[in-house]
Amino acid sequence: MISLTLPEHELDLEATLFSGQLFRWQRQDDGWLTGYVGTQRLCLRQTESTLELAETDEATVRHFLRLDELALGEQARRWSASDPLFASAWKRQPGLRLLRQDPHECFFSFLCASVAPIARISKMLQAVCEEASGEPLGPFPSLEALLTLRESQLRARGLGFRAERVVAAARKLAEKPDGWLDSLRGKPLAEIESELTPFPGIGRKIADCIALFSLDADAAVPVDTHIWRIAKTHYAPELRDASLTPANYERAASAFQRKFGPYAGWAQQTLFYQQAVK
DNA sequence: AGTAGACCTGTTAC
DNA sequence: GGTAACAGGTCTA
Repeated sequence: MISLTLPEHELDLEATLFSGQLFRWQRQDDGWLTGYVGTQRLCLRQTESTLELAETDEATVRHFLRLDELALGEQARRWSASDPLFASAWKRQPGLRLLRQDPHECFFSFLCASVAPIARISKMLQAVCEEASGEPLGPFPSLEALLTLRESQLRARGLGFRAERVVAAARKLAEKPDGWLDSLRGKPLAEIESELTPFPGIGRKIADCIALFSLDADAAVPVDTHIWRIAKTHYAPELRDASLTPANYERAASAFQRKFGPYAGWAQQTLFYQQAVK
């Protein structure tokens, strides 16, 4: 087993893993948290500023948690100094990081996430895994396995209108060259959005979730119902009486990006957490 | 360019 | 105990 010591407020593992970025991590009874990145199983536990790893190597964990890419504590101090709303959200929940997820799982996770509470999203994804691979809690099924799924089968498992989208999106993804989704990592956000929104069921909000949570697009701000409300009341008051049209989506996201800069997506997650999860 | 409704379903609030 | 509103939206007319 490996232990890492982290600076204070650099990471709150529990809050990070259950903040609505990903939906299939499990709490074990002995305090360990387990999940998958691609086919690799991770086993993590945090006590104060110590992070313990089991069944996995340090490099994988650092890559997944993005520990060497952003000194979040320092960044949060600067954001707090310039924005009272962020300051209060961070004070209540410091250490909320963004993760580098497997784009394949992230793609299908947020495809299922339309107007569903986090608990239901978890259930739907567990059902997808069980139907595709027989293992509800195992690694996320490969595209090949997902291609065997039928809409009727997924509807029977509670996916609702998302069932058709999952089946159709998997088929469309299969037409792309191998590794296509991974190849979007690091591309400009606008390019990622224009590559993903042609998929059935993926509009701008879900494209931004996939970009932010798995493709390193740190400035992406997925404007959902909560972030829209925060934007209207705090960062773009001129939108107070507006509705969330595509043009206003852009204005809201831009307001966050002006306020928080190239890591606006990270700030967004802490604000989202206060509104939607906590 | 912006608005209105439909779309699945489990949970929570009266 | 039934009913309505809501949930990390997208698509079509």
